[in-house]
Amino acid sequence: MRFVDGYLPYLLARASHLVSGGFHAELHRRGVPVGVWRVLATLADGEPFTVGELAERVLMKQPTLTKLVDRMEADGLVRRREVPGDRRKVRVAITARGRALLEPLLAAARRHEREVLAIVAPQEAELLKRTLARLIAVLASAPSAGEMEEDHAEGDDARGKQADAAEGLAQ
Amino acid sequence: MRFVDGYLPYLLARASHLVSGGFHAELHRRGVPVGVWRVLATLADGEPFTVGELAERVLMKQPTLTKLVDRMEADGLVRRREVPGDRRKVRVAITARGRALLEPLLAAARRHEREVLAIVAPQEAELLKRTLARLIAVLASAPSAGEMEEDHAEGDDARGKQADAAEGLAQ
DNA sequence: GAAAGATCTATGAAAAAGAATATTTTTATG
DNA sequence: CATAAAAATATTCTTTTTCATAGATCTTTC
Repeated sequence: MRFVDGYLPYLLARASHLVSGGFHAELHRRGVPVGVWRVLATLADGEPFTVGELAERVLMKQPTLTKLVDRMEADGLVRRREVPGDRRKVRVAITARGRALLEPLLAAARRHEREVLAIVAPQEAELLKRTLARLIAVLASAPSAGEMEEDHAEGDDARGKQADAAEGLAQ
Repeated sequence: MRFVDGYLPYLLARASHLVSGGFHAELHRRGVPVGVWRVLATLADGEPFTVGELAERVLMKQPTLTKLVDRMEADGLVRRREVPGDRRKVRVAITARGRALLEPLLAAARRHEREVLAIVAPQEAELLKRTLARLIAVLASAPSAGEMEEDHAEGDDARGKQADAAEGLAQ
């Protein structure tokens, strides 16, 4: 068996890619960019989020989301509102227009999810969701630096050397 | 509970993002772009793949991969070779230099995977992998258009209208 | 076996993402 | 209270990705 075929991060990435792929095709047919869908779905229940919170939830970098929100605001799908206590922050909320666009998408998304879930046994599906939720809960609360659980007692300058082993790499 | 928090595609995407995130940070410290890692890891066992096959496996669009391969070839990490029977195709293979870069990354990746797997019970982890593999197997073999299993007997022009409901959308 | 269609990779222009940083406001420190 | 540090969002510049399509080869059909 090839390395990647048993490697959890790859299995997750590929499953995610394939599972979302079907729905993304649907979005594409409807002319809705994936990022727009993600933002609207995240704001679905009406609770607004700050740019930073929203960026984390939609898995985008903050500058990327800022630009997406600019575009969506121009289209009237969301609006920015000041945050009372803190003038640095901005909350992004869905608008009526956004909700109107979202509604049929949500229905299609639920339909699509049912199709995907039909692939595995109901019991397995439940466990899958629970396990994923568990991973998310633990990793989202962990200090972003890839697990510093057991900080090895050795010197911490080992990185400098390795860094330039791969100097000037593609991409 | 918010819609997305129970929505399988989101759980997969977020888990994937978080799980890979830790290792990507490590890659970043070493100056290795994520795409380079993915290509090298896919070619790890020495078997070469055509551009199309490789693009599917590394979850990139073909033109994106072609350009990445250009850069990696320039860096001497992979090389392109003609395919005997078919002169349209090109096979991409890892080089000694690529292997040298890959080796320590593979070790780090295995380390990282162990850390992540420690979050869930061993039994659960096994089942998680199996379930993901199952989803992948089914979805990868399915006709790419998001499930055409049961093609509804109705007319197929229902899409035209919906398409322009979302005209000129952001992103 | 020629023509038409399908397949595969590459390319070019346009859009989006990313990295680094500026700007503004808030919090902490002396 | 003033100043330094931190935090949140926006902006700028560069790199990468995407979309559409070209160019080349293979396959099918008549």
